[in-house]
Amino acid sequence: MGSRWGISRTVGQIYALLYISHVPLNADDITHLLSFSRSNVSMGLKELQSWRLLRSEYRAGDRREYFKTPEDVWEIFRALADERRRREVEPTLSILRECLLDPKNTPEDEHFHARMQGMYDLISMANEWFIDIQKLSAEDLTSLMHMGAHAQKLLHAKNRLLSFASGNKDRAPEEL
Amino acid sequence: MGSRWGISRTVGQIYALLYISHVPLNADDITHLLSFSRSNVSMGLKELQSWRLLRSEYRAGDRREYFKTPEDVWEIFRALADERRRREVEPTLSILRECLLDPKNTPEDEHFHARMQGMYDLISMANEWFIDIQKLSAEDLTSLMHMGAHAQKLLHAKNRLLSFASGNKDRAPEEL
DNA sequence: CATTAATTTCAAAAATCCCTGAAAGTACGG
DNA sequence: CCGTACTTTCAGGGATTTTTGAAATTAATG
Repeated sequence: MGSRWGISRTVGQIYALLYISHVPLNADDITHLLSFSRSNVSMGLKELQSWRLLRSEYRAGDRREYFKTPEDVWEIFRALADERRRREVEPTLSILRECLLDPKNTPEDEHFHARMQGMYDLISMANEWFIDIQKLSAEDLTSLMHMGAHAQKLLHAKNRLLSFASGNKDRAPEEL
Repeated sequence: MGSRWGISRTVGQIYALLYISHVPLNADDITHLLSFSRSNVSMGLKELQSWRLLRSEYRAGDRREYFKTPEDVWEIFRALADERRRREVEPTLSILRECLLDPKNTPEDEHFHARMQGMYDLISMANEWFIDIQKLSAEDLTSLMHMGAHAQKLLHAKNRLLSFASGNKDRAPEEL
């Protein structure tokens, strides 16, 4: 699965092992269980840590570090998504912002600008939405997602109401 | 950007070109503009079509096919995400479902089962949420996303109300 | 501070992915 | 049907990514 989550196959396997293991593991355990080279495991663990996906602990009389994943899947997903947001989405937005500053002289420039603006608006909106959503607990998230499509009905009802009553269509939906 | 959207660098460049071009292009145009081999462009276009990311048109007296992207970024994102959902998420869910059917005899099995269940629940919820969300227009989406965090407040208010009034905490939030 | 256990680095090997050009395929007009 | 104009396929080679083992580094212990 991990291959599409921005993480290589091996790193994904290491994480999967830690995720299903009922007990924290050290690097040697992983080396033996997955038959990777010791250094490969070391690299993998380091990368997972850079994504803030691991918890670790030490034991009395044992120098080795023992790793485990957070219990809650939503916490795992949140950490991964937030890291990607910061590493990939934010830089993309910066570049798009730069593009938007370019002078637009020709009709081609206008078109280019419009396209960049459209992309910027969508990504930026999704980005901010995720920052908001991230603060939610797993339970709140569940409620909110189940609400998802139904909230839309409210929206429609309200829009019909507003456009009927007056030209005032610009009030924020959260006033509902 | 595209490299993390499940699409190779070259294919991403082709799409970017079509996206910013103010006029539809044929395969030869792309070959010349990007200096790729003709066959590479052909493969790329084919892949983009398999992701349903292209619109194309023919012109009178010209056998060549002219390509463009949809105008609306949300439509593009929706197509991409839906295709990934079908190609990657649904199969993942099937595999997880199979894992959940395995007999659980030992405490380790129990733990494994719990982990798979946690993962299944999250992915399945997100999957269904997206199916719902996909039906929205760009405008509705915008409203909904801006609502995002605020909706949570409603949720909290309601939960407090319900737990105060009675033990009936199981009513769906959409009844709000 | 020397010893030893554990970890990390890094350059080279192995594996994988991607692009190319030649050849085959397709479809249209005459 | 043939020629023409375009498109697609695919094996080979090149580029990139991933893995490895040897050597360097770090850290705890007597």
